[in-house]
Amino acid sequence: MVPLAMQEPACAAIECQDCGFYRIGLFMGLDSGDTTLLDRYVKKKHMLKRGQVLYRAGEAFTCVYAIRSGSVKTYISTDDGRLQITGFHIPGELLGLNAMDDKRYNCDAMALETTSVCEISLDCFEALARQIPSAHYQMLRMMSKEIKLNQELMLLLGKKSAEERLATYLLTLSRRFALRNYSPTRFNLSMSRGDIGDYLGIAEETVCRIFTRFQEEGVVTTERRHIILNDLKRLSAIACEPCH
Amino acid sequence: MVPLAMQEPACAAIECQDCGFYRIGLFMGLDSGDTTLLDRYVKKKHMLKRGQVLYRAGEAFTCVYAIRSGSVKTYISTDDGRLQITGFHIPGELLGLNAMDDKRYNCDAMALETTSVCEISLDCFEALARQIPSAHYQMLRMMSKEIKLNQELMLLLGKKSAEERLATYLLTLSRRFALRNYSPTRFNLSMSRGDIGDYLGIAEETVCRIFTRFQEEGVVTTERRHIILNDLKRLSAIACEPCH
DNA sequence: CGCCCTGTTGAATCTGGTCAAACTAAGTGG
DNA sequence: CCACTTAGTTTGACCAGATTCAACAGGGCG
Repeated sequence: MVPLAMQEPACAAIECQDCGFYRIGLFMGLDSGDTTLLDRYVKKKHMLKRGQVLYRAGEAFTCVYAIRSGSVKTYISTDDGRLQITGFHIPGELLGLNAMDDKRYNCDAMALETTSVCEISLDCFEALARQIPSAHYQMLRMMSKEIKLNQELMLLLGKKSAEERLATYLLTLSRRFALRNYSPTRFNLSMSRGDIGDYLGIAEETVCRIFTRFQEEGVVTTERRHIILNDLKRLSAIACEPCH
Repeated sequence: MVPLAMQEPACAAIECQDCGFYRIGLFMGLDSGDTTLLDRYVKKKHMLKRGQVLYRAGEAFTCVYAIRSGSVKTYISTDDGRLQITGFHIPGELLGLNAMDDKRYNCDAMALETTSVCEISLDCFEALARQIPSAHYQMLRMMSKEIKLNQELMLLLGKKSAEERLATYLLTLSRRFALRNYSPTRFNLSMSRGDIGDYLGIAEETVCRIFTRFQEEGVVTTERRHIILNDLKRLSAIACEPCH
């Protein structure tokens, strides 16, 4: 078994054509020669159209999904139709892992746009995990990271003004794009204003109003879903981020 | 390595006098004969007074803590002093695990009352985990469970009215007590009104106002921190819980 | 070309926050 | 044991930010 405190494994240059697995932390421990493993274990490939559902809360936990392209939102909802989006997920991310506790998905997952995912059955996933010594440890890290993100979202939902929420959101996106070598200041959103509102805990209309306010102040430029961040410093000042 | 889908291990009747480890899922795979393991690995015992800090966000991840008695709140905060409580933790729970990703605690942990914890150094914890085949898997389950709880809190923070928030909170407490064979309808809170507000994303005053409203309607009876839930059905109707 | 979905803006309303003050319980020290 | 301090709780008055409802604009797609 691998010690818990092991160093971050170097990112082996492995690529599964189907899934972009090479980007997924979990599989970074794999040696290039093991690429065939992926092909052996990754069975199905799915294509989802905008609005199609990958899984629903309460369904039995049978598969893990790796996003290959596109994007997915996960959300939970009340009986009377209110919903809270818990995350937007992009290529390279793994979905479904947090059904591990009670063997049922605890949220819905829906494609935001045309999205391609690899479905990995639980059996295959376990077999794959057994082949990779650090797999469990990597999974722990992934979940630990998700918990950290969730806590920051809780701070946002519990204590921030609408303006701070949107600024925080734009900055988070910016950094996420930067990590993937996309422009941190110019990007297209795959989610609607309504989705942003359902993620930030504010009304769609409020999202719009604050976008226009930011635009009037010159902080951002928006053209429907195309966003340009003109002043990251300013945005960061507005966002009021958690201190560490 | 243990298959991911293994059954919930039977709760072995093991008790570590120091830590109440027998209650912690992680160690339920241990055979009774292995009790000495615990004594070997669990080094320090800490006593905290109300308000004392166990660890702070940003500090290096060196220890995991098992709560033996008392209770602890974890929270993250902004530079300007606003804070969001992310959880209240009670005996048998393990604290610090979600520092696994970046090797730093991502929140503060503070005792709500006189609290006794077992400190387990990371080295010891790893060694202990190596002795227990299902340890990593149990940790995954624990974190998966935490993610699920966090998501429910997000729904509450993002979409619920103050009344729904408090009702949800009281019900959650009630169930938590019931699981431990305490009365689900009569209990004492270890947290202040302010803490409840900082957890539910509402002001202390609002918490008070809604407590009195509930009391006027006969749903609960409160006497400072002593709470009696008179009508769980009603409370549940108010709470508007997530559907599964 | 026209429909529908998304986004935007305005006006009225309201929930919950803020500020201030009174009150209670529990210590604390002389 | 009592005066005094402190922390926690409760209530009231007022206000502001955000929601709701409604109308409308503009793109994209059939």
